[in-house]
Amino acid sequence: MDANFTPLRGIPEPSLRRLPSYCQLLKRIACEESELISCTRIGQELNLDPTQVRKDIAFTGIVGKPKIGYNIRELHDAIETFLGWKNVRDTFLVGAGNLGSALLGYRPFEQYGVRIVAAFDVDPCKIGTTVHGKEVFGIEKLPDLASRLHIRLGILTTPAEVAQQVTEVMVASGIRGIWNFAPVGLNVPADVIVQSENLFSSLSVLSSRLTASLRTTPIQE
Amino acid sequence: MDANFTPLRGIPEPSLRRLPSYCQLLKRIACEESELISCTRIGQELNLDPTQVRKDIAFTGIVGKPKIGYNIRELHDAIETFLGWKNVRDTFLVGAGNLGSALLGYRPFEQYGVRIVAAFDVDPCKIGTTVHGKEVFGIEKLPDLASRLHIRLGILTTPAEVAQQVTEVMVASGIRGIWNFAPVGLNVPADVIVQSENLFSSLSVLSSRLTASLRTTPIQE
DNA sequence: TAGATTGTTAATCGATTAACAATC
DNA sequence: TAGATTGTTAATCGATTAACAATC
Repeated sequence: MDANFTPLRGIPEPSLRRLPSYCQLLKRIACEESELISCTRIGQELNLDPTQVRKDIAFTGIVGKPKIGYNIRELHDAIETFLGWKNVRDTFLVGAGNLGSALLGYRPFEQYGVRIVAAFDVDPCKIGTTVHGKEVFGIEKLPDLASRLHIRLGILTTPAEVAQQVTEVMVASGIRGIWNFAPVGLNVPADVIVQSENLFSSLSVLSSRLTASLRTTPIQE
Repeated sequence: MDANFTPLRGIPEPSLRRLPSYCQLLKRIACEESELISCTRIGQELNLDPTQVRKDIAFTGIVGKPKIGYNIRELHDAIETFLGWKNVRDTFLVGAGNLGSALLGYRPFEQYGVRIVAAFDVDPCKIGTTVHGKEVFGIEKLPDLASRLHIRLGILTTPAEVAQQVTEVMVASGIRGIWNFAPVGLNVPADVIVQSENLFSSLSVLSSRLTASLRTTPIQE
């Protein structure tokens, strides 16, 4: 152990990405007879190595009891706290098209720490309307509203062509995290976090595997 | 090299997931002066190691010229062919709610090898209507239509509670690949491929990083 | 007690990155 | 020619998996 390096490396991304699925499982089985759960069981349910589950869980700071396991409610609580789902963050959405409208109406977000408080667009037909209870403003209103409401998180659902331009407005308005659904890379300053949702990456994985699978095990009807 | 193992391991998933972004970049710069591009340039644009880009590209089978690079159009073509985007696959979507409707109207899919030909739901208010030009059928029509149209790929956008049940109908109807947008794991036979879109995994990564970033570099307005 | 489970350390595995000869 | 780039082999890095002592 070299004392020069801060051990504050934090949780690895793969572990972070698995945590939400543990929450979903715990919620599903909360009504069962037992109040306890083991990594073995979680691993079986989610098709993961139990040691991996144990390590992931350790990052949340919770400790279990040997031979016993973890208290389901405590574990659920610890993961939610770790993921920051207890504090809801007010969020803007830019681009009230098909996908944007869908996300505006996506209920589960509120349980996962994200409350979309307003939407923005350039289309005069959309400005002034209400989508799933959220008002749509002209994009020129974004800087002022973002600053007054102290918005730090933005969801980007515009077409690819204008994504960079819109990003610059968001960043200039104090937004520090962008959930990007446009299929392009975004250039941002070092202190702005971008998480791009690559629908086509996932689709590529699925298509390739499906093609391979259909080749080895053809149609059986 | 041990001859016992088939070298047909295929492309690693991380490489596969990067390929679509190369296509997007190539499309964007197709209009530029040069007809050539190097891995160095691609790496700069997408913030990737040039060697990594070179290895990814090699999986598509295309070969470049030392000192010259790759022909942009040829490279673009090779990646699209490799990803199977040239052959469009007829696809069913189940769950015509917010998210489902958005995907039904999402134009880019057709360029990426997926054509949604019909939607299914259980809500009598939706059945018989048309969403973005696609007819919505009752779920009970799925088996017969899937078999007649030889559907192999399905998109699942139902609420989590009914996802498993709907999956079983899809699998029984001959569907072999499922793009799952419901926030639950699905149990399927070994010859069925599931690709789950974990919106909340991505959101967790973004939230965590944003929280950390706001802690180190607070508001500067 | 015996067996299952936790927490932790060591071994393995695979992806990323570095090094370098070949080449246009 | 010199320098940039490809293709490939070796080194590094980090995540996953295995091993095992501690414990309820």
